[in-house]
Amino acid sequence: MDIPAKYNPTDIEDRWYSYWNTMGYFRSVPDHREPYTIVIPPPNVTGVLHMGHMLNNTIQDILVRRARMQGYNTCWVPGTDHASIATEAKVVAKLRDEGIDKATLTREQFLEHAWEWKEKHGGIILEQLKKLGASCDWERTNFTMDPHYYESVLDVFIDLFEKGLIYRGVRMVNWDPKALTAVSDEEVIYKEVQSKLWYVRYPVQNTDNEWITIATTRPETILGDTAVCVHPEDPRYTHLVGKTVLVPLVNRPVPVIADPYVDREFGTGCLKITPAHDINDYEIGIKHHLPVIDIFNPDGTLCEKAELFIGMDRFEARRAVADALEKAGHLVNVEDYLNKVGCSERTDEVIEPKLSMQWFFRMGEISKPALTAVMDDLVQFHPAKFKNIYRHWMENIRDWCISRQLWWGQRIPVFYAPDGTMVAAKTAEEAVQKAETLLGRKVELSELEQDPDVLDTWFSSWLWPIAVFDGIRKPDNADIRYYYPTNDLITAPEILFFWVARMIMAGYLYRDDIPFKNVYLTGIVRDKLGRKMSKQLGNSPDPILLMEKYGADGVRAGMLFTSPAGNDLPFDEGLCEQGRNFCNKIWNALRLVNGWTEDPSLSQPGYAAAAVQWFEARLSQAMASIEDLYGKYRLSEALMTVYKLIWDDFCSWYLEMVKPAYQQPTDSVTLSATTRFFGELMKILHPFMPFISEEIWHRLAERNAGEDLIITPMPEAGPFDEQLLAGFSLASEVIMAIRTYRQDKGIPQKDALAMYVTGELPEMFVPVIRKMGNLSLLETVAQKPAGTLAVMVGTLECAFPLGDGVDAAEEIDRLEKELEYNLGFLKSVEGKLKNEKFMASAPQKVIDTELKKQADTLEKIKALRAQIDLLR
RNA sequence: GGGAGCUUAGCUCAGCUGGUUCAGAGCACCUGCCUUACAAGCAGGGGGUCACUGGUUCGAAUCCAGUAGCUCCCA
Repeated sequence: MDIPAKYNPTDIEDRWYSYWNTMGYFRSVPDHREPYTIVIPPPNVTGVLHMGHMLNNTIQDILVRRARMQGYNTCWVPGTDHASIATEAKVVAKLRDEGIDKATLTREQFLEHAWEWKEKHGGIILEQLKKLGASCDWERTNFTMDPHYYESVLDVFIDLFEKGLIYRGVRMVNWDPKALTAVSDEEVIYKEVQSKLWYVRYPVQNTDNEWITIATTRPETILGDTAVCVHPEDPRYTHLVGKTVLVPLVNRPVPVIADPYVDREFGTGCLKITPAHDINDYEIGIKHHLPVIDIFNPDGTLCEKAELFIGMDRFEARRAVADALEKAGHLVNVEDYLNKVGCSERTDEVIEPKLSMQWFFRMGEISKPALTAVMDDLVQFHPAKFKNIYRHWMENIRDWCISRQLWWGQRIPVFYAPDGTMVAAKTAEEAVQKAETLLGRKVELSELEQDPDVLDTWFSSWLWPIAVFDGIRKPDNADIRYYYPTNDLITAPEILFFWVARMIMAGYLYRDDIPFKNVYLTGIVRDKLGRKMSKQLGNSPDPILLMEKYGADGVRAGMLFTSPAGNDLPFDEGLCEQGRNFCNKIWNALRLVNGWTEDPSLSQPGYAAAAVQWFEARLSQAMASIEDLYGKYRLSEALMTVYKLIWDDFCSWYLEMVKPAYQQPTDSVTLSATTRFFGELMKILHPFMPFISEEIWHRLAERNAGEDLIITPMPEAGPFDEQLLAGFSLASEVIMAIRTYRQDKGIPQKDALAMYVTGELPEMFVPVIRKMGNLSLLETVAQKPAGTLAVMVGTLECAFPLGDGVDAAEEIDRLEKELEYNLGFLKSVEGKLKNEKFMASAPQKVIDTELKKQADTLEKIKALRAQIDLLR
């Protein structure tokens, strides 16, 4: 045989991918057909493929390939985002390695380095996606810093600014002292840290040695205290409210105030208030008109406002302050305490709540249609459980901090005049014009100063479904009108809010329409210990190596085998192995079928005719179920259905049924039916395992140019004969009973058996039973003949002549156990039938099935008793 | 502290608006097979008081209440 016994995906996969690409099958341009569109969730431009991408993009490719075969004009838009913090951090680190300090560079020089880095390392991930088989329209690749995209983001900013939806304000932000930028709430990861709770006493002014004791996890912020707060209904402290206490070390007099925010159970029930360094303290500060003392520099060292330990890092200062407090007799107690500390997702630095001037995007009104769209299922979430979570977030939405203190990204297009007047404009020249109109005087270019900050990356990617079609700059262009709204978005629940929700908002703002109809939320890929896969832990396999080992098809199947929508995926390499084994199974089925020789003079045997009719029906039945599962986005189950259809129904049953005797030829009807079935199966399989299915497709028959599986119409479910399927089901049970009997009695398959059956077998499958069971005789009889041993298949008795070595006592024992079970079962059925309430209230359908159970069981009991009697 | 969800076989999960001989699938496991498509395989088999406790009902894995444990989100 010229085909190797083991499937080798390596060269096959690369060959087909470049062929499809060359043939332009991934390319989409608007035409008369209905579009099917997916925009990729853009990965970081400098990122590399990880298991999360593998899962996510496999799912997208499955949906796209299926839609393509269904005749839609499919467009999968790939691309990357600029990931401002992550990329800038990498560039800064690289420069540092080269001995260059970012502070010595101008903005322009730095950006040159950044672009250089992007050109060198950017887009690796897109190349890796090709290995996976991703059928993206590469000519449409977008990058959030592309000129057209950059301009779109500025257009949107300027528009929102002029509508008054963007404002500048002092807010408590999550400050990353390492990256020297604010980060959004979503970019903060809370980690449990074993720390301490310090109990510190403050002297009450004008009293005789009276003290008030607070508990804090951050003693260094005492230097910025501007009040001490107690609960208004706390009897321990009511007498102190309104008095003044002295902040230790700096001896600053601050008031004792009362606010119900205080948790009386926590610590001493007294809270020190540092409005500059804690979000809750900040809010209490506003409520009670407290002064704000910011004691930190941007890099997390103490500034002169702290009065003490100036220039010291915040964590060193914590120890220093604690020591000083102890020496001064203010430290009452120290306890161990487990608390949650916010860390920057990008740099892992402990986040410092910090007051700073930032740009905000007002969320209030514009979030409303985005909430309604999801609640009314205009945008459907899969699984739907995320609707609740979404609603909760949207109803409590807060303004979005969109500025970042970085250089890599879209620079905020706001220009300040010397008097503080602000204009938003795409260019300095435009800004001059706008400023002149606003100020009513001549303005020189040199008078204006542009805001140094850039926009949050999400402020560019929230426009993704529109901007990739250039729909912001050119709202009427052919692409956006054709492809928007897109069909499905596949993404992780983690970014439901800061990406998905905001894209819906952008959709309503700039297209007056939803951006996508369905959102499929994948799970998180975890390791066997349930930990999220991450670079830090090093617990993620390299997807490229995995594909080299198991083939892209094998890994795709492996990813999908256990990933129902929204459920986490405990990844196991064994799943990829299962995928690879599946490829091998298909490969060997091809070897079998291709090895058959055709003899046109042969007429079709009965067993083959029955098998062909059965598989025809089975295929339609499975197709209906697969369509249903796709409709519900239950892709994992759809794959399992295909898997069982191919492995069990086609290979284990159908091929075994029609298989000619060794080295015998096959009739033409059976051979052509088999080839056709195999082809149909490859079509159904193609979205899941594109490479092997295309390969087999071309090996099954001579194909004309362009007759490629990737663009072949997907079969549709048709009607099928249920009775025929039921008949086969009974026949297969009989065959399995024969196999079990052989195994029990040690009769090899090659020794023919005689079998007598009481009752009717489905006529058309009798030749199949004869062949598969290797029966020398198959006779229908009214009564089990003497000298035979029977096994029951439903109400049928399948009887075999008694051979040597049959132990009568053992048989009686087995039969009696079966009898006992059936008697018990009969009792429970009859219990129901004797129950008047059951008979009165159960639907007729249910009563009928109970009656049938009763009749069948009675018949079985009778047969079993007869068999026992005969053996005695 | 507020909210959402989960608990079914060793593992990962199906089981829709209670009713088929309903307790299921895949993997893993056990037994027997190198039967010329495939040992990356074939055939057969074992395995679960559906978290716990009550309730509703003729009937509960499914509906209700409580308990325990776990997860996630928000603060």
